[in-house]
Amino acid sequence: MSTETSLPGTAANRRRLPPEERKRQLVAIGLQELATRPIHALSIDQVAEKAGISRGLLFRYFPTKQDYYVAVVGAAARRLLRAAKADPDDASGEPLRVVVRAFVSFIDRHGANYQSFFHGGFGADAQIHEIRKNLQNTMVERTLDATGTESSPANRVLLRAWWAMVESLAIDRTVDPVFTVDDVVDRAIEALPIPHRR
Amino acid sequence: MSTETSLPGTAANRRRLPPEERKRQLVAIGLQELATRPIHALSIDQVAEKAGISRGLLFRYFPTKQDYYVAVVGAAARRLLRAAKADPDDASGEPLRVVVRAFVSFIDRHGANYQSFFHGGFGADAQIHEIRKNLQNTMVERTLDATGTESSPANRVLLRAWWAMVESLAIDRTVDPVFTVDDVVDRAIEALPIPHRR
DNA sequence: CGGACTAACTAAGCATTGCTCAGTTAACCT
DNA sequence: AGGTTAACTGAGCAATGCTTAGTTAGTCCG
Repeated sequence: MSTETSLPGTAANRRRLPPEERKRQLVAIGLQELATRPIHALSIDQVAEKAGISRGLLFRYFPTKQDYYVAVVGAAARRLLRAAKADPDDASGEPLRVVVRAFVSFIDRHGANYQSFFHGGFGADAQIHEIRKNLQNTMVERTLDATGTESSPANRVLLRAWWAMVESLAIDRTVDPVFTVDDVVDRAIEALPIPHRR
Repeated sequence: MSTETSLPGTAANRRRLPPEERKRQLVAIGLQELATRPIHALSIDQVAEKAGISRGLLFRYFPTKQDYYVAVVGAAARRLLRAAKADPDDASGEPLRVVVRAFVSFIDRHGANYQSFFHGGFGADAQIHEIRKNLQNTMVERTLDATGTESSPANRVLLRAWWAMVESLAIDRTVDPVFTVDDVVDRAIEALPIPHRR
């Protein structure tokens, strides 16, 4: 593990990293730490210590704790979007099912962490809101593509609501799995509120 | 307004309130302030100043900022639950429609504030989570009652998801009203994922 | 090789904020 | 009037977000 706890380099074991790598290291630490606790319970000092650097340096890369948090949540969102997409090599002829299945099973794997990032702290904040909105819109886009539906404002609103439903089903499953993943996928597709081809 | 800004009672204009009244005053201030900004942007000092008391006193009633926040969100939840219920005098024979309509129009009236409280900060926190869970479960309960549906675990999961959908539709409406409130109510009822009597 | 330049990095320190506690004083009871 | 209770203050502590003057690792050029 490259994220062991260590004191800031006391003139001896100091390591100098290229900015991009350091940034990635810090975001990785955030991804790990924020999975199990809200942002207000994670201090800059703790992150710096985990990274083995001083507080000051962290502020060089992320001028504000908020900026750091946004970077971490953004990374989490990118992970989700990378996982929850239709496999381009898939030839099942059911692209919608593939997307939904990928989404539900991502939440299934990442369970509680998912909520930490996307229903966690700083929620009323503009930048975090932006990330969530982008996430929703991308999923709506994919659904429109997968079903060959016209991209009207009404359809988009309906699909955002539908994804909220799918998300709820998936999250509930991680707490008390009354349905299987396949059940959830089936019911979700049945409940699609817009006309779609088979 | 009883919540004007004033200095702590400097031995002269100090007012002594019974605990319940003071608590209510402080929660009322929170309800007002947290409607427009997240919790981390509201300091205890600011609340104390608005109330015209010292910091110390606030901690007498709410031993922790978190406790204060929980009290405020709890009050907001109670408001919502009081508003989003079927009128007992209603004789329309459509109790479900009445509940949904009340819920949607509550969000419509309180727009952005709704999100501040129920998708706002401290989200990963156990106590806040508890409030949200209670809110959801109560709405599910009311739906079961209104539709005369059996209270199975499966039905409860489905209804929680359905409410998430309704919530999404209602919130989207406050941003860009592509549907009318009645549209939302109609579509919501159509999309009910469980068998129900008319 | 070595001197100079860049920028990654540290550490001391400031202001704010959550929280504590010893003491003050308003209000009520007899 | 005196005494008791508890609402209330204010000084102060520790932690935390953030700033900045200065240090040092790494590289480039002669």
